[in-house]
Amino acid sequence: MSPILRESLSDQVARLLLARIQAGEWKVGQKLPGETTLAPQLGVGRSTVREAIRQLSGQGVLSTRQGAGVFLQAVSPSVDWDALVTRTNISSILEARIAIESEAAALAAERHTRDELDVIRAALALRDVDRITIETRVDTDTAFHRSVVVASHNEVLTELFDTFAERSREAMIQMLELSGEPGTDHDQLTHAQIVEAIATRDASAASELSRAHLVALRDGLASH
Amino acid sequence: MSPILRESLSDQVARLLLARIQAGEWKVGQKLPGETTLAPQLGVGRSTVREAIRQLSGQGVLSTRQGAGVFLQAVSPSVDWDALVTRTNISSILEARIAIESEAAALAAERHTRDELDVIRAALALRDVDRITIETRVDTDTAFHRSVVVASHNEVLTELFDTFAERSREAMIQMLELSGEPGTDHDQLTHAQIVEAIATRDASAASELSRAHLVALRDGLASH
DNA sequence: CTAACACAACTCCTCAGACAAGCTGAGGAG
DNA sequence: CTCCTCAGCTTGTCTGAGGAGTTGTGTTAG
Repeated sequence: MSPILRESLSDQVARLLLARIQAGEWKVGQKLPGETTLAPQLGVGRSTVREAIRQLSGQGVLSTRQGAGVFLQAVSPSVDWDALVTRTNISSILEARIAIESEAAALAAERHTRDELDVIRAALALRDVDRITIETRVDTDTAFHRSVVVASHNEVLTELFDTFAERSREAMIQMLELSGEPGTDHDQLTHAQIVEAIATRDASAASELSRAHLVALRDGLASH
Repeated sequence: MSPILRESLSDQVARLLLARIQAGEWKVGQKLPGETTLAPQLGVGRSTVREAIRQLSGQGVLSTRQGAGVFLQAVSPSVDWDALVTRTNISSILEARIAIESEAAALAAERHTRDELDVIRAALALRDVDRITIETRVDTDTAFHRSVVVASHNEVLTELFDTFAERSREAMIQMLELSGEPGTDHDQLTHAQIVEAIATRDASAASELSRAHLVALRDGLASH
């Protein structure tokens, strides 16, 4: 009967519960009514409620303890970056990368260890060897940037980098394929300068070079 | 028998599946073996597998289509920022805020509209009126910072700000309670300077002022 | 009176079986 | 060749049953 109205019952229950949670019906840490209460109340089966609870527990909103009950763990689910990334333009994502990486480069200049510098230099050297396909070039490029972020000794920035690097990979590849072989040597030079700034513990230079590098990338991308 | 070894079967199945996914057993978009295949294969009931799949679907890793099957949607689950925030120190989070807000301030200086500037000024003015409790002060302070980020016209940065502002709120309150009324007037002055820089579209000044403001906060926090 | 124990009631966890609803591809009708 | 039908597969939902853990209550020993 319903033409295109396909949202599973458990999805609907999950949405309904999340709405009631965000409306403030329960406080964080508080116990929610159990599956045996919710199921007849909502007019669905127990397993349906259970699956909705599992879904929200996967999002970090609910947690269950056998014998005790269902408890509210957070009011808002962790942001769905995939959905956000697909609905915003690539420039916004690159601007987030600019923010993260320029700050991380400054911190890396101040905090890097000898070993981490070696890793960065190794990642830089890889690029000369491997320039077979565009994909591998993007990946080695990402590996270099990541090694810098790791040297910042900040786990939050590293996670942020991973979040956006993974999600901007395809867009980067597409761009390189369209714009046909841009200034690879120039990029390589900039990378070398960044390494130099980090090695000499020049935080502001490392930050500025990273920013300029990514800003150029963003502007090159926006023109296509 | 098992002393403190309580991980539900469906959690174990979810972990196992995620491990196999991250090991590259299936590619993104590909169809996974169905619940009727996995259940006997893993030696568990079908509903157990279903709940594990629901959990991963809540994390954005899997997606199910009735009649079709289970499909891989992403290799890595969305980061659990709550868990990350609780296991890292507050300095790391503030450094992430430094990265986000200093960049956002620069973009806000370039892109803000007249209306957004009014909103920022309103948020600034609020602080003079409301200095009742520490909590409300932190909240009005956050509201001011947020109005700046919103003016950057970058949804990704705004989401990032919300993610970390919400999760550093308690730490900020604790700090202010301990350090007993720090330079509120100085903060207010800095805020006013940030607004001035944005109003005159001085991106680098807005960025630098924001950075200095948050760096001072981080260092004040680290000393406690 | 206090503290330790026993237990009942409640909760979530897991399984099995049944049927509904949706998708897919093979095969036949035109 | 195109379109239709349909069998066989998949996930979705419900129900009943029993297992296991938690919590609070009441009892009992000291």
